[in-house]
Amino acid sequence: MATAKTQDFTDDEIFLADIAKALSHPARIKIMKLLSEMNACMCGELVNLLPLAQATVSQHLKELKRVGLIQGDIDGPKVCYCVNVEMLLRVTNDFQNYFNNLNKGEKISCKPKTK
Amino acid sequence: MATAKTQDFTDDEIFLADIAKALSHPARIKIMKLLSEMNACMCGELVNLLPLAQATVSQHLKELKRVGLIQGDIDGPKVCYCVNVEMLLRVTNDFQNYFNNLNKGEKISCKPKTK
DNA sequence: ATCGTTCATCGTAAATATACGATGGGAAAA
DNA sequence: TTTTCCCATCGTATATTTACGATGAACGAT
Repeated sequence: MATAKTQDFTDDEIFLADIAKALSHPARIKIMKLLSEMNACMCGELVNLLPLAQATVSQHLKELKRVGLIQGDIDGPKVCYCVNVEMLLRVTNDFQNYFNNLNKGEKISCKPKTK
Repeated sequence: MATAKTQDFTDDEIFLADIAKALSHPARIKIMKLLSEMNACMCGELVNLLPLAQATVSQHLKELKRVGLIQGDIDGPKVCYCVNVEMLLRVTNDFQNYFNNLNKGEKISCKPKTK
């Protein structure tokens, strides 16, 4: 018995989960959108565009920076944020692959009682 | 002063964040993969394929079920899980749109000091 | 040098998430 | 009916997340 159960998670699974975690809050979903719409960088205007205090926005930015989705650049007294294009492309690609693979099977769904 | 800061998050932002949250753990990333590979349903084999206790796997399944990414179907003593095809297509599409829009701008990145 | 602006960080409180053992219910099998 | 198997849920401990006010560092402007 006890099938060893050694299997750890792959780097890929951990990576996807980590990115998903970084995007798992509406504020961070929106921040990515805003930074991208602003085309280039931005700073504390984010605070005005979000229903959150400055300290909280800063924390969310930190989380996005942690996974590399955005970059911050000190520009005088302000800090200029922008999306990290390379990382964004990688992530876009990885999630597309992930979802596409999920969609591949025949998907003989169980009776949709959903329980 | 105080620009009102009324802006709440849109349903769309909340939806994307909620799905991302459901996928924000390696176990759940993997469970989706496993359920999809098994083509149709599955049950406690998941427990054998994951480095987690049965109660924990059950909790992860519950989270995936919460957002509608999977369905459970009682089949005798077992419970049969499978991905929810419709929801998966919707999510695939929504994330693709989200990422593609993020990728649209010119992305005049800030100096990559990253700070 | 002092002031105002812009942020990051600290400290902290409350809420959520993660993990597991133990318990219990429901259905097939004995 | 009793046992067995499969799974959900409860209870619980620990860790992480979220949010905010307060503080302080960095810089430009005065």
